[in-house]
Amino acid sequence: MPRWPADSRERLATAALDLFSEHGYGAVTIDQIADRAGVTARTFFRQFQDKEEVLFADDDLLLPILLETIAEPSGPIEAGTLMERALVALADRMQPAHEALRRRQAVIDTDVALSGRELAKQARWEGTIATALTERGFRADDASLLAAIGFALFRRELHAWLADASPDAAPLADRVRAALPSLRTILDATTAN
Amino acid sequence: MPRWPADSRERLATAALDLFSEHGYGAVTIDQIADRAGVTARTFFRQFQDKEEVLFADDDLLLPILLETIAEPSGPIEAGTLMERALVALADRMQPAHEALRRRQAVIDTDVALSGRELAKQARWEGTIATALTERGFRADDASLLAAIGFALFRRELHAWLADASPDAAPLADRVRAALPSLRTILDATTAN
DNA sequence: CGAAGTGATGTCATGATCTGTCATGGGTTC
DNA sequence: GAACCCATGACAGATCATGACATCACTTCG
Repeated sequence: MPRWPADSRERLATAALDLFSEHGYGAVTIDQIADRAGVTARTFFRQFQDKEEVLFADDDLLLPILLETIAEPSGPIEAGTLMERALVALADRMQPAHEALRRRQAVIDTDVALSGRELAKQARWEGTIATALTERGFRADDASLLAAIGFALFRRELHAWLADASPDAAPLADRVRAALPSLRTILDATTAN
Repeated sequence: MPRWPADSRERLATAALDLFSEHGYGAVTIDQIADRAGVTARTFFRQFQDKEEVLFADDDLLLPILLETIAEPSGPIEAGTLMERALVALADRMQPAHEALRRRQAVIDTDVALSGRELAKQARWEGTIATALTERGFRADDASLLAAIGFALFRRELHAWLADASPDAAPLADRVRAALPSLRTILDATTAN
C-alpha cells in the first residue's frame, strides 16, 4: 500500500472545480481546495503552476488531435476542407465532455484573468496549427491566416455550444460544419444600411 | 501648490514599463515601481486594479474610435468595407505610438498571463464591435462573425507590425488594407498537397 | 477670515498567493 | 537489508492585494 493515495492531482482538480462552481473562483482559497483533496497547499503548487492552471491543465490533451488530422490526408487538398476536418475532429472529441466543459466555462466566464488564460491557450494552439499547415505544404502567410480564421470561427461555435444546456443541444461538430460555408460568402454578400 | 505632484498615475505607468523592460515583469515588485514613482505601494493599488493592469489601463481609449467609425457612414454599406474602415481608423490612431507599443508588447510576450489579458481585452472589443454592427443593421450572426474575423486579421497584422522595429516599417493601416482582400479568396483558392 | 469639508496619499494590519528548503517514511532495487 | 527514490509534509519567507483609519494641502462657504 502506498504511503498516500496516488491520484492527488485528479482529486485536487475535482475539488477545485466543485468549490469554484459553488462559491466562485475568487472566494475559494488554495487551502480549501487542498483540504478537500486531503493534501496540503504545498502539494497543490507542486501539481499546478498556480491557482488558475488547475482549470486548464488537461487542455493540451486535445492538441494532438488537431495535428494528426492535419498531417493525415494524402494528396492535394483544399485549405477550407482541411481546416474543417481538423475542427470537426476536435469537436467530436470534446462532445462527450459537454457538461464538464460547461461547468468549467461558467467559472472561467466570471473572471477576466481566467478568460484571458483560455484565450492564450487557444492562441498557442493557433500558432501550432499554423506551423502544421506550413509543414503540410501551404504558404506560411496562408497558413497563419487560415488558422486564425478557423479558430475565430471555432471559438464562436464553441461558445454557443457551451451556452446551450439542453440535453438535445446540437452537437458541436454539426455547428462547426454549418458555420464554415457562411464564412465563404459573408464578406461579399452581406450589406446593411 | 498641491500637497503632492498631480500625475502619480502616469508616473507609475512609466516607471512600471521602464522597470519591466529592464528587469522583466516577474522580477519587478510593486514596491520598486512605487519607489521610482515617488509614492507608496498602496497608491499603486488605488490607481490600478493589480500589477497587470498598469500595462493595459490606457487601452480602452481606443475603443471609441472603432465605435464611431462603425456608426458614422450613412446609407447602405458593404460589410467588408465597413470593417475595413473601422480597423484602418484604429490602425491610424495606433501608428504614432509604435515604439511605446513595441516595448509594451515585448513585456507582454514574456508572460502567459499578460498575453491572456491582452487577448481578453481584444475579445471584449470584439463583442462591443459585434453589438455596434448589429445596431448598424446587420444580422446578429453576421455581426459576430464579421467582428471575429476582422479581429483575427487585425491581430495578425498588428503582431507583424509590432515585430518590425525598422524605422521605415510599413504602417499598420497599410498592412491591414493589404490583408483584407486575401481573406476573400484564401478559403477557396488555396490548395496544398 | 476662519471653520468645515474634500480628496489624494500615507500608515498599519491582515489575508492570500507562490516559492525555497529540508525532513519524513513507505516502496523499490540490487 | 542497505541504499536509494520520491511524493508529500512542514515551515519560513517574499510578494500581491485589500480594508480601516489618519494626515494635511487645498477648497468652499458663511
